[in-house]
Amino acid sequence: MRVSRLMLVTLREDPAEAEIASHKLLLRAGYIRRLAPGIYAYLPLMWRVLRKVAQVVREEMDAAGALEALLPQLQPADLWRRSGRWAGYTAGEGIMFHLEDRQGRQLGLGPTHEEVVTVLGADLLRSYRQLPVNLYQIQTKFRDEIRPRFGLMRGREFIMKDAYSFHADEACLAQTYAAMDRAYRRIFARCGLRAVAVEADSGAIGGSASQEFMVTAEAGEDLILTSPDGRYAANQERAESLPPDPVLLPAGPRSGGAGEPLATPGETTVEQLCAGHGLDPSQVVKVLLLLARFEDGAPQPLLVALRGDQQLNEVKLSNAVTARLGAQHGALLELAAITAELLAAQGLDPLPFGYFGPQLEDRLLAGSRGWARTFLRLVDHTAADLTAFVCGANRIDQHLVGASWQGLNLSPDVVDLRAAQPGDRCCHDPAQRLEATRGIEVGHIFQLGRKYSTAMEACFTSEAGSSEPFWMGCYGIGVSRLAQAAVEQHHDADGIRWPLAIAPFEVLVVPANAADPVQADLAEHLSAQLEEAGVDVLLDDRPERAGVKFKDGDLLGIPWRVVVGRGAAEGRVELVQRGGEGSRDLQAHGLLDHLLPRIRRQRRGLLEE
RNA sequence: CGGGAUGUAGCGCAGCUUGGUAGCGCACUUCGUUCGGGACGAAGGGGCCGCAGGUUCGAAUCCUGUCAUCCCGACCA
Repeated sequence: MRVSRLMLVTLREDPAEAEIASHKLLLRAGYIRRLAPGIYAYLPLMWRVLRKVAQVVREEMDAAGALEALLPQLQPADLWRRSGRWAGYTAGEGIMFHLEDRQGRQLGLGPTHEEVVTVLGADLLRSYRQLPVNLYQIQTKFRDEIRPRFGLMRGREFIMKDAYSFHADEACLAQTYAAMDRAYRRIFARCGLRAVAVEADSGAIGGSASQEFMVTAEAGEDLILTSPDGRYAANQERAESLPPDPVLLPAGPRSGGAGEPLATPGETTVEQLCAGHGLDPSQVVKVLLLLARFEDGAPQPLLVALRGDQQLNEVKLSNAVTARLGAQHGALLELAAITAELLAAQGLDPLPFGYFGPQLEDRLLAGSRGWARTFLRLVDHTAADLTAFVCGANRIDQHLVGASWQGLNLSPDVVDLRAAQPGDRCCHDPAQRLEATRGIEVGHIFQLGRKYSTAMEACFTSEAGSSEPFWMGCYGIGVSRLAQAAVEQHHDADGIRWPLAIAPFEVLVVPANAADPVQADLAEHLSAQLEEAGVDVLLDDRPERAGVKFKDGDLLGIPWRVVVGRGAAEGRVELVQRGGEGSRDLQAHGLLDHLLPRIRRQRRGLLEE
């Protein structure tokens, strides 16, 4: 390929629309163009990268025994109603683009394919003898993201590899899940990415075990917590840790009972309360009032208690709420703080904001127009473990000191709701402390269990002759996101430094002075020779000055550059590695022998021998 | 959806405070000189100043509304 024929437009300045390095570089180097928020054109260079990533994915999936297919992107609403996800995915903050056809039938544009694949499985897989099966595709996904961001990092249209496996039993699912884990590690290594596997929340996809693969990068959207010994790594929304020990409350006259009143005028925050009375935040039980909205059923008021020095992890809370009420009310759509306005809209009396205690009574909800009439009460371990604490008295300007759960006549529903923090002691070894890293989620594998197969009545005949729902797993890789994550991890002040395995071209041949026929001829000859040897070569045949071509070459990030310059007449060329040190003079006739073994090695990325 | 910012040539920006009919750099076209790290000179093409309404003799500039984009939070590969 020749640069003059590549439709290449590079920009000297950073486009204003881009914030992070990889996004700026992909725009500047002419890899992508934005059409609308979260919607990008992959220009020829980008498409070459994406095809290379896809090919690595394909090879590893095939090697792991998966079957490639291509499933419909237009998906009937009925299918999604059967799995119970239509409302959750289209209403409110749902992310599915949906439309009607000329007959008025509702359709969704596939954000994921569990429904489609489950009915296919049910249709085709009748017997345990056909199992296990692992079906995958590499395809554009559509998601109406609440906030598209950072170019290809979070697009509304993006390329994803998604795979779905079917099994007769849980052990078989676990085997395929482990095989996918291995395949994923190989994929990221082959693509030249440093990725870490972390425990993850299953989110809207559901199911039991799930693991994310994170490309470590400062610009990552996720916070990862890891132990120094490498034995623990988790997304912060999932991570567990040991909380700091609380400062014990000095025993008072009624310590451990219902608590002594304490006048705390104007002290509505834990900080103010502690500052005013010489307390430690770990001696306080703080109470948060939230409202959970479901697919159907009345909004549910929540009363959540945590130790004063701890932060709420909303993901854990959502999971706890769903576990308790999801079966009756369907998907949890939203969690929001209860405000004075919301109370007024329900016709309820104002509540003493800033002075809540866990003993807040249900009768305060009795007059509500549409809400459930009792609180769902959840208490984090840190709060439940306190034998005596300070909490709000549920009266303005008053707290209680020395209260206890028994003393308040409460029996807490104890769950883990606290957000683990960097610096916390690890559960597996209290001597280790969690460290924070930022990451870009490029892959996620799930053991779905029988969630979808049960909902959609997708069954097979077991060895014993009974009809049973499939055990299922699903496995995703954000192909386009991975490509940008690679840039985020591999760039410098001059531009991109593609890992060779996914670079659009492996070698860039630059005649320093294209007007010199000797240089031009030799450059042409070397390009042809490399191409003949199966190397992806780009020849910069533009009549530009050498400096321009070098700058563009660095920006584009092609791993090897062959400069055909002053030495051309003597048959000498220069070999430069992008981001490497210095250059090497070679005889042109020896170039292939020198370069080929190196390229072959680099095509394996970070994969160990 | 809430909070913040910005809309002027393909890209990056100035001009707006104090209204007088649009400018700089890059990119593009032509010519000349140059030619190993984004050259120089000359000539040129390209703008409904986001859109609508208002104020005014006159609006990129002032007022009102509206739309769009980007950033921060809830979503996820």
